[in-house]
Amino acid sequence: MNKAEILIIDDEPQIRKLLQINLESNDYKVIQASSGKEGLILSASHPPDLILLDIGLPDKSGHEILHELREWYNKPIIILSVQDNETDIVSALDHGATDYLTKPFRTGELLARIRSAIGRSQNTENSPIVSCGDIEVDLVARTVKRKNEAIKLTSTEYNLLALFAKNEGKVLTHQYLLKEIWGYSYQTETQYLRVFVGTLRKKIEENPNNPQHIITESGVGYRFQ
Amino acid sequence: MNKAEILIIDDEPQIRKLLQINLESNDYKVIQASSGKEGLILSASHPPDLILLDIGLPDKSGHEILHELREWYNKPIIILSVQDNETDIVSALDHGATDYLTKPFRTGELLARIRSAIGRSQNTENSPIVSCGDIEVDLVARTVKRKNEAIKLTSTEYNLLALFAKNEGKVLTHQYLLKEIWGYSYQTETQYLRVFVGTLRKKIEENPNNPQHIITESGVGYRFQ
DNA sequence: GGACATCTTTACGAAATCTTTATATCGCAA
DNA sequence: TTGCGATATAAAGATTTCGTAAAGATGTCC
Repeated sequence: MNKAEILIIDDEPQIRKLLQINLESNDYKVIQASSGKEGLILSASHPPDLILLDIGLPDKSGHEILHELREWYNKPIIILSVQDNETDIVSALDHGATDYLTKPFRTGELLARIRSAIGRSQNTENSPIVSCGDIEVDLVARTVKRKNEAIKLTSTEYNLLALFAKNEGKVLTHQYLLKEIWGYSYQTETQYLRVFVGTLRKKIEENPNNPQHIITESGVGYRFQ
Repeated sequence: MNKAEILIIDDEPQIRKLLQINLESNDYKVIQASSGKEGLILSASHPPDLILLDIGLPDKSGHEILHELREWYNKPIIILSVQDNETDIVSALDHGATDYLTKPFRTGELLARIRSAIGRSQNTENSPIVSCGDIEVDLVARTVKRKNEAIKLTSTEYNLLALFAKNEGKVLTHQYLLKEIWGYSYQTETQYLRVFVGTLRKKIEENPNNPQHIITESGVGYRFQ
């Protein structure tokens, strides 16, 4: 797992230092900008996972920076401010700030709010796909593709294939397969397996009479490759 | 346009009243619970779009309620508390609270944080319009078009379709769909789904007998494509 | 209070899936 | 080659799950 990168945009060196120490000791990678302009450039050249933005910058107002960032940046932006001013807070939040903390802030709270924001922003979009040759199993979407074409499987067929895919290359015994898919009390029903392996082969193998993916290990079980 | 629903869980009637007035005048629908237990029941029987949870409840601690809610509820939960205690804040945020405000809070700020939280949870990613073939779902306006013609859907039909549209290509289980649309305590009412999928198909499919968008995955759920 | 839209529930035929049985095939050793 | 155990295939039941219509219940708006 890569470290999450956090960009600090703040003109006060002491604050930056303080944040840097705290963040780095919590396993974040820290990038710093001392002005709004620099912050915009840095974030554009290498978008961080989260931005800590001081609202009171000398060159441009933090609100402007926030506005410009939000034209393209959609990960969390947490505002830090000496202003405990409701108008400011409301404006910042309504312009896309993820959170707003007033200085002096408690570092524990800041860290928790950072964790919360990053956790939320991690889009679960791209799902883990187990692929094996021309077969792709999407374990989240619960779909199967062969040569990029969707294949329709019944629930049990899918469960079986997913189990194979998760154990690519390993020999899975009859007992084990039956126990996992049908349950503990079905461990002797090897005929079920023969039937379902048969239908699976028809659906995913180029030539079902000469299977390349689901290999029979006679007397033991099956192996997926 | 449907009002967003907010559930208030707080034992102090004055606070509930204050929140109710403020929220309703900002066009939210308000539901109230005076205890944690009641809050859990209400949210399970009809999931609100956001929960305001007082951490200092008499029956169960707010932390417990938060924990129980988060086992299934994944929309925003904003904590309200008289405690300005860092340990409390960190714990709440780390256990899934979306935000944490200390009483007395400023109503303008609370409203802004509510807007922010609901906006974010709507998962409108980049474009507020999800399109899929000839179907277009506008998640902001809550409208649906087919071949550029507006389609009239009831609230529940829309909620279901929007949920499908946000998860294009993924198989959504009966359980999940029921939990999201009707609430945690409806997870076994699969007949609801059959009825509503039926009416949806009549409205959005070219040929409802041969659906191209809402595909049934027998024994598991449905998939939108 | 009544008309209307919407949601919930029930009933039943249709479709999909699973289970079982029967028969065919394969690999291997005597 | 023949016989045996293990495997594969096909197809007929059996069962579960789905889809649809329609009646009843509920809520909402004037």
